[in-house]
Amino acid sequence: MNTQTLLKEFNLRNTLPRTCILDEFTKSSYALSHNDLENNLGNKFDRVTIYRTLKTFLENGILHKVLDDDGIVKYAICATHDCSHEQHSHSHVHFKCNFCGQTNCLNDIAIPNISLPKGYKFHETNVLINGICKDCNEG
Amino acid sequence: MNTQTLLKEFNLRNTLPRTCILDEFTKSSYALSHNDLENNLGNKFDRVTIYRTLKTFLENGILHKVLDDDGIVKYAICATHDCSHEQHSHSHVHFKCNFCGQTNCLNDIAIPNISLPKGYKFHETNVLINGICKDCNEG
DNA sequence: CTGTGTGCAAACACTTTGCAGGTGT
DNA sequence: ACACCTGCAAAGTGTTTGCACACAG
Repeated sequence: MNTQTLLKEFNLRNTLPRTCILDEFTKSSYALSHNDLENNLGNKFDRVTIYRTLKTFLENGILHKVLDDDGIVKYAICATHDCSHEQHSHSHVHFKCNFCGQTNCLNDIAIPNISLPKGYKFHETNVLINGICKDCNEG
Repeated sequence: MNTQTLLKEFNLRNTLPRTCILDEFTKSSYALSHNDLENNLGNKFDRVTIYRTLKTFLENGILHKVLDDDGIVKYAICATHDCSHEQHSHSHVHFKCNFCGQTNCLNDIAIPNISLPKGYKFHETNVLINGICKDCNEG
């Protein structure tokens, strides 16, 4: 999916910061924080613009937040394309490497069904697995 | 377990802020953020003291961090008592209510085994389930 | 041309650090 | 008595808001 068409699809204006930021996400195999983006993009854009772009993408369901175990908010592209502002569906597994710190989405792995106690209403499940990733393990 | 003895067990001094903060956690059925503590305790203690106390408790394995999907760091008591600085073992399920915002630990629910792709090394799993909790569902 | 997006400045919120004095053991 | 803990001040970091100008459609 082209970034240009993606933006158009969501009725968002095609601007340089937006396409560059989207490109970062499509290029990256792991979830990116605001800080990652700032580093990757040099000083090309204002820090505030990045915040606002992330927010816009979140609201439109282009990105989703990725859980992190030490409070750093990270984002990743919604791979399944049925996300919108109202309805996100990205119940999938995230793996965080304790060595390199990278978090990536293991889209192929299904989340097992967990039965909740009586009275609880299920909406979605997020799983964060910690460990050592493939690259760090081999290296 | 008494808070006094708990502190002694970890070679921590028995001070007012510590006992009060520990009490908050034993009283509460859900995970508490720094902000929650500040509110619950009035202005009894300095904000910095709360930060430092939380840090101390974390390092000693009295508390553990609870994942949250919007970046607010929350803490809960380590129910299983085999946590220490080096080795935490609290792979359990957290449930966050989208209505009241409270997150609690579902200690009874076991985490299903998820098999990782080849090359990945497992350490621990954190599960955060979103939905509507019992109280909000009935209310 | 219109309304949205960007950049800059500043405010705001959250967390950590340094230091002097107080307190538990 | 001593080491540790607390409170205050201040610095550091992360995020949001207001406003004027620029630019996409």
